[in-house]
Amino acid sequence: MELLLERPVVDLVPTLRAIPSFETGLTTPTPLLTPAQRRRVASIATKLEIRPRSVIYRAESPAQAVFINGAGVVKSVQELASGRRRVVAFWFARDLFGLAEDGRFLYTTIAVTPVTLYRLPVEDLRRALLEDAQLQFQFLCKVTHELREAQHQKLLLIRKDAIGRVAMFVHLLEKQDPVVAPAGTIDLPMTRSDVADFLGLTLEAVSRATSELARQRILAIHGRHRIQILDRARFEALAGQV
Amino acid sequence: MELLLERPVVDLVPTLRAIPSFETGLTTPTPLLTPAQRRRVASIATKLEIRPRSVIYRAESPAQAVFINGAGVVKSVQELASGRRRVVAFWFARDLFGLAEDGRFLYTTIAVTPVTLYRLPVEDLRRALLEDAQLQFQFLCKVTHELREAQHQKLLLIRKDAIGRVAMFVHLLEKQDPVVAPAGTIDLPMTRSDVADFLGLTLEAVSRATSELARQRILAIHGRHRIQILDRARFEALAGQV
DNA sequence: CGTCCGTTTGAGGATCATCAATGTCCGTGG
DNA sequence: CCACGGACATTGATGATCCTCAAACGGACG
Repeated sequence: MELLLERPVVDLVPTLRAIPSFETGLTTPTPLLTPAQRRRVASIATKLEIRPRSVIYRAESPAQAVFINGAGVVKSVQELASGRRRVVAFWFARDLFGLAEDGRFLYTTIAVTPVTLYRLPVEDLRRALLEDAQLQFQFLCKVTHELREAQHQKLLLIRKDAIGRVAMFVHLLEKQDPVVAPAGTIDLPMTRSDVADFLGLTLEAVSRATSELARQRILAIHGRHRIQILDRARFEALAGQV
Repeated sequence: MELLLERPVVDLVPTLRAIPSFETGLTTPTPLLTPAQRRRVASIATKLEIRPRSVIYRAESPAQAVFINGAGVVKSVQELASGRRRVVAFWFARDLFGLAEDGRFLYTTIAVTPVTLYRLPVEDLRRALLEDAQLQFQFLCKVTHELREAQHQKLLLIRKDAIGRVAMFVHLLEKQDPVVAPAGTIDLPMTRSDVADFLGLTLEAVSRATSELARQRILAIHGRHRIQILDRARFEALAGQV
């Protein structure tokens, strides 16, 4: 735990930049944070380095902070009575997470890869947002963006066919991380089990779907955590809602 | 279209009241709107009365306003190339809707029942939110609440069994409208087709599932738009994530 | 009272879950 | 550096569930 200094604050900027408009089309583009706002966020943020598979917080525990993902991948999971597990969401760089209700976190949240986090105590954040409406507007835009993503993912989950779901998941990953290597190479940091729990499929179904996509020369599978899009047209056709 | 006067403004208050905390547990309860804030919202709102099956806005059209649902049920749908249709969300009383991207609405949105709407031009709303951080905080809470709902519904859609999905949908309806008649009687304003398009099932599957629930004496079906929960325990067991 | 739309019910086929066995990657320790 | 162990992943066979196609039923409205 180290206090955010002036340098790392820059890392926070992308979090709140280039965010699509609020609930709707604002004619003026959302402005960047001012230096003063950056300092404000930095002053309440604590930087954390988390190791893979570490628990960031548990469901039902008191929710005293929200988090901004600086780097790496995080998952929020729900444990079911039947012993099954569901991945509610993956959180990528620049995502804001820490959803709670009645003062308690909703879903146990775990690092998938090595992760850099910024921890924002809610009381401090609340004060900052109420004192700086422009800053609050950035957060409003961010939450709205996550709402849009969640709605989109609902559409993804309506599909019942395994191949379509997997294709849309890959598509989702590709959007998340434009920092990919040449020509549609996509990093897939999570396990097949995680993918299955996110898509509502079994591990076997995910495996069969990816194999089928490879067999059809739509994707190439390089090891476990790296895939490549070979046939962009057919891939888009699958990922685009049928 | 009539301008909101002082009286109807009271209708808006519940919209922004009793909203669970921001992203997490704030120790202080979210305060109500002040009279001045109510006037502020009222001054930019236009009240609309919409007839069933009327289109409120179309996907891709310029998004110049967001809407608060004052009464009735609204659905946002996505038309697919295959001719199929998916219901992205139902919007109930006090919901905020009008999700857009790059200045254009994402989903065609249609009244299911007779609906009372408050139309808030985004530029006016933006100005109001930036000038009144407390008011903006109410909206932030509301959007966060809708994010929470969307996440929860993602979990609903991960289930593949028809009976479970239908049970969870009924559960969702029950939560939405606590203004129900005696003993678990629930109003079901939308058609079976709408339910199917929301749940990612076929109309037949929804019909079979409801029939099965009735056969097992878990629900009673009174006509097309009214159902009753007979066996609360078994109903909750089904609706609770398996 | 009749039509139309929404709904229910039925039979056959496709897809995914389940159970089971085998294969592969990766980190650990010798 | 190599060998080993365990977790992760692939592949196969069987059964359950839902989708598709099809027909009959019922309520709402003119």
